[in-house]
Amino acid sequence: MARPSVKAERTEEILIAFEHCVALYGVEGATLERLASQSGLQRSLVRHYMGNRNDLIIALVNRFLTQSSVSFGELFNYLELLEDDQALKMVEMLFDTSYMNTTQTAVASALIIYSGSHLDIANLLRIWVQDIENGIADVLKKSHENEPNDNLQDVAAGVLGVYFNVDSLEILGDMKEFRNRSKRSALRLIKTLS
Amino acid sequence: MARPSVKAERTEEILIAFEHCVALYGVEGATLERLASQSGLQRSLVRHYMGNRNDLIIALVNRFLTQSSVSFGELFNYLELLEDDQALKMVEMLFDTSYMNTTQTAVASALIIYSGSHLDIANLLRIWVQDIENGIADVLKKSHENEPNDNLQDVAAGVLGVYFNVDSLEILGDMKEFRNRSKRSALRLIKTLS
DNA sequence: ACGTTAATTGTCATATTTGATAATTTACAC
DNA sequence: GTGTAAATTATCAAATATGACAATTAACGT
Repeated sequence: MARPSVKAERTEEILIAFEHCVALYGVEGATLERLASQSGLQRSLVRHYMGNRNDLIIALVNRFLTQSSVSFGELFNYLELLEDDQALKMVEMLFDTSYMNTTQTAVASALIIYSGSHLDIANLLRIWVQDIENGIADVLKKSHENEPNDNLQDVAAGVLGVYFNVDSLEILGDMKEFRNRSKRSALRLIKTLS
Repeated sequence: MARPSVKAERTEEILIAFEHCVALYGVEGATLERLASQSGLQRSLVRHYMGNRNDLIIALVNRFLTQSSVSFGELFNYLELLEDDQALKMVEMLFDTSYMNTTQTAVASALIIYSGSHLDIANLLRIWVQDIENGIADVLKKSHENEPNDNLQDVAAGVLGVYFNVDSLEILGDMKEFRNRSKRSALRLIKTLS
């Protein structure tokens, strides 16, 4: 018939490059020019595949949410298989530098800022946070069955906070020590559960 | 002599307006046009007082750092005066919504993103985090004198993390519940100290 | 009212960013 | 090699952002 379509690959390439730009310059600083140079494609080509700037941002948000959902889903599924110490293993993985994706976490921070002027995205991210908090609470429940749900939820919020914070500060660089302290704090917090 | 100078007031006005822009659109999204409309001044006037865009950003960073230093200094000084329960009172104040300044915290997040492409600012912010962490650890030490310093520092990192995180997520709106959970988590964490 | 100094406004050129679309080239099936 | 559909390139106009500086106006002391 005709020339084979590379739309899928290009779309992927472009979104990855856009993630890098957003991580580095924020949403408003991620210009199409920067995206073009980052991806090695022409701006017209970016437009051809992804539409205008707003379409790109929407695609980025969707990609971010699904990727986050997938990776947390994998984490929780993996923990399910463990006999015991699920909570401790969870902290182990969350705070492991090799598990963390600096680009993803920077994108998250950038999107949160962007939410300040885009309430629709703010709503999506609020649900996103909720889901992760609930996921953590579920894991905690398995190791601490007879603890009241409110306490589990409180600790889940705390672990999430310490974790989110250390990841977002990772942008500043040189955070190994702080990361370790944060991790020990998260463990401390979980140990307060009966 | 001559017409009286309003440089001090204008400078203040402009920086406040710039804070709002940065909080809402991020550093790269805080254009001089937006700043002009936000401050009600003409762009030429902004330039007259503050210089070019880069000068503005530098001024913003300095203002942010000194303001943060001042308000944390006030907090720590106030806590000094208390007989006991300094740590608990600190959490009380940090997580109180009336104490929080949404613009300031959004500016902090925006500057962190900006640090990704400006290492000089990253260095300043790393020290900024360190100082706050140390301040919290000092407060904790007064209520828990016989606790090893490493534990105090760990918990300080945890409290800071939960606090920073809830403030940065405040941008998403509707975070009252999450804020309360975070606060209770911070208290839990402190109670792990002997 | 006058000189002085600063505030304020006005204007221009330039660079960057974006949106849109036409023109061309490429790879495949037949 | 020819048709076909997609990739790729090439341009254009419009909007936005920035820097620089001239021109004007306003408030004060004398």
